[in-house]
Amino acid sequence: MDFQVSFKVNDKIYLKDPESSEIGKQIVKNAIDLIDNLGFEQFNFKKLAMEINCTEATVYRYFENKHRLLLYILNWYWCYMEFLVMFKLQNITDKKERLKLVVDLLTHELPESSGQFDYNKKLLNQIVITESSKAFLVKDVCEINKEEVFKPYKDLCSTIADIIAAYNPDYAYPRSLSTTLIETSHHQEYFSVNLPKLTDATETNRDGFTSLFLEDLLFKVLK
Amino acid sequence: MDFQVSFKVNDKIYLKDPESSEIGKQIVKNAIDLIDNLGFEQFNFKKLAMEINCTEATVYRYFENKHRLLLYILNWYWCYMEFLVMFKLQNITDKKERLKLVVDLLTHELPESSGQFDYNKKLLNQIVITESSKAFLVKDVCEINKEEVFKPYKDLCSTIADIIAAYNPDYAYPRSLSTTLIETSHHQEYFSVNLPKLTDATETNRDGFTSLFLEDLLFKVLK
DNA sequence: CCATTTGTCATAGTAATACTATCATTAATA
DNA sequence: TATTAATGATAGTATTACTATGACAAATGG
Repeated sequence: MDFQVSFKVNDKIYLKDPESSEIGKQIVKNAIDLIDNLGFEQFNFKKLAMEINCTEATVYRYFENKHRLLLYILNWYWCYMEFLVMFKLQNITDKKERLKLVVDLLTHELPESSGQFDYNKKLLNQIVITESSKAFLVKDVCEINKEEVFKPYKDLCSTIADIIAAYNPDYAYPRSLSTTLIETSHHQEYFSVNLPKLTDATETNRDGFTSLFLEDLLFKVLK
Repeated sequence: MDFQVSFKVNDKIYLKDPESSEIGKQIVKNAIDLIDNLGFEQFNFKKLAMEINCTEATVYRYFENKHRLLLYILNWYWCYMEFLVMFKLQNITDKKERLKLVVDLLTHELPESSGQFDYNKKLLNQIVITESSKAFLVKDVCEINKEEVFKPYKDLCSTIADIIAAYNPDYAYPRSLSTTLIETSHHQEYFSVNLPKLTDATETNRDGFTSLFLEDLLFKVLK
């Protein structure tokens, strides 16, 4: 793919659109590096500001707090993932093949696009695996949900649920299976690297393990 | 069950055994209430100390930090869950029935025991659903893993994996399926309450939904 | 029964975090 | 050229996450 893709992320997530300025882009770009590097708990706006040689106050002008910044990054990812699903499946008619491609997309790193100001996809993937559940496992989930900050996730879930339902219209739980696919792809990937005893991954089969496990599970569940 | 169960949690998790004193027990008991009430991010030792009318310093003598306290609570839960699995399955020989009981235990509230100093099982369950992944999705997971703080989780995973393998010895991913069952039981329960569009739960079938979804999935995967 | 230890309280203090506020300067725009 | 917007520089506050110390009370051990 040699064209630039961009998404308009829900404008309630930010105070000032980071896409609207160079420093805004730097904030998001470097946040991805830094969150991956430090983990979300150790990450803060002071460290981020130092990294891009601006002041803490400037970062706060774009995002209310670090949780909102994480939401922004995840929204971007969820939008991008849905785009990729749509894009890769557009000319595939075989329903089994379509599902296989979904699993592939969920379990492999995002394709690195050529755009110069694009985010580091490898790190973005790591963040999604390790930090994404921290976006919704919060006390105020219901309030922030009203601001539609999870819409891209729900849309992705819907899209995959539709592909599931197309393959087997009789299956009763396409949405739950969809989120299970997404969440399990994160967990199994994380476990296979960090807590391998919680998986069947071994040193030799770790690469591609999650993909094999999920594909097997998916097609057995859908008969 | 009318007897008291207690577990010796890995002693690297605490500085001073909370089971060894009245105030120690109060710390854990009230921590469960408070974490459920405030969420783990808003919970801290100052608020906990106020709740039980002791000083912050006293709490710090039992636990290095709030993450360790969460680990202690989760270790207790994982041990208890494994005990329950062992206990409930002891005289059941039918392998399908054994798996059904496992799903039941994972998707229903813990039985409230009669012991007076026991923890609030309803809240404990909520904490496991909402906060458990925060115990391992941390930057230093590899270091703390060396201290065996996840052993009870791994043991539970193993136990369930064995039950899976007994039902279908040919299935290639018993451990991954085991953790998927555990983690998915948390996610689906959380989603069905807080982000229902991510599931197939409806207002009428929410109760027992996770159980139905998981049982269906499990037996299809294991043929 | 006295000496010692242990546990807790009370208090204090530090460094970092998570912001908020203000004013000056610079850059963009009308 | 005047106005507005964006950022920098600086300061300050409340909270968090601890650490340290000395006093006191209860338990324990010889």
